[in-house]
Amino acid sequence: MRPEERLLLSNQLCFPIYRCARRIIRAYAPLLRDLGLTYTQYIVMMVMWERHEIEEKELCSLLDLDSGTLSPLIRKLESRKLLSKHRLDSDGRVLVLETTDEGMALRKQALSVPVGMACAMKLESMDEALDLKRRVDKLSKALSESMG
Amino acid sequence: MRPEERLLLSNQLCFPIYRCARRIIRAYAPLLRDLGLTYTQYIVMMVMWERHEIEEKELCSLLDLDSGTLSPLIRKLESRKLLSKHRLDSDGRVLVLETTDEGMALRKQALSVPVGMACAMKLESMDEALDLKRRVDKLSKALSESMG
DNA sequence: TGTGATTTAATTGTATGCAATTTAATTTGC
DNA sequence: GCAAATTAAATTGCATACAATTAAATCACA
Repeated sequence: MRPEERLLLSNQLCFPIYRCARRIIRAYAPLLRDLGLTYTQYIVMMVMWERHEIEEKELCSLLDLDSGTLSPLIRKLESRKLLSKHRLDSDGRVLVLETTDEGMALRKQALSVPVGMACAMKLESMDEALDLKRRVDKLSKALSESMG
Repeated sequence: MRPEERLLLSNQLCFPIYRCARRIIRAYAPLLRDLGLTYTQYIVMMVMWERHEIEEKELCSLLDLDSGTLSPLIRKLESRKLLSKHRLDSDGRVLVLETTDEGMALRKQALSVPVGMACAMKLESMDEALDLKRRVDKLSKALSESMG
């Protein structure tokens, strides 16, 4: 391919992924509206439902988001009483997040969200989803490694 | 899969795509720094390099971004004199964007960007890229259709 | 043991995204 | 012809993302 052709929007791989990610977030919005969550808040709660207790540092690492993004978001979830915060006695730097009962209760309401998304995505089979996930993860890993 | 399992981060398809998109934008950042462009500004310029002249409405549609995002961004590119704006004589609502000479000159500098990204993505073959693109586009289209 | 380096969060500043609203121009129906 | 509906951008308000900086706590080690 000529260098100029590589600058055509139609020859991009990154743009479709970027567009798909935005469409995913848009598709989640109506499903999450009932829960009063945004997509980013939802994936944080997803971790909180699974782990009940987690250090902010590990949450940042799991979601690949930094404290600049998560600090204010955690404050909002705390003010909604979906989680609580405390510092480790043994190390005052470490912030521990804990899922509240109210936070766990929200999980029941969230059970319908994956169903709604599966419908919106119109995937033909579990294999199709797993294969796409594998390919995306491979690219994601390569990008992550090349960034140091 | 049990409903609860569908709420595990590790069982998500959407999260990896969302994470990949963010890593893509992060990987572009150092390559675009020399050009003084962000990723979103870069894809706008990509269209401007190809089309020279385009209505804002069509640009919104091509990039799947709305005027709330593009209006301020276009203002910035205009203030950098990479493009110019004028309204249609025949219809004062329509904003037409035109690539300036300075905007076209930036294209030369941008020729190395796709090379840098190809390197960061470590793709094994053109086929691998095309296949991923096709699968992502299929999901993207399904989401778009289910949104109306 | 004291101090410089390191680690963890929070904060700051800039740039998106996008829903909802507003503004201005045009088109439609009658 | 003209009021109502429609269309295209711009604006507003809110929620991320993220680089860079700051602040606080701990660690390393001479």
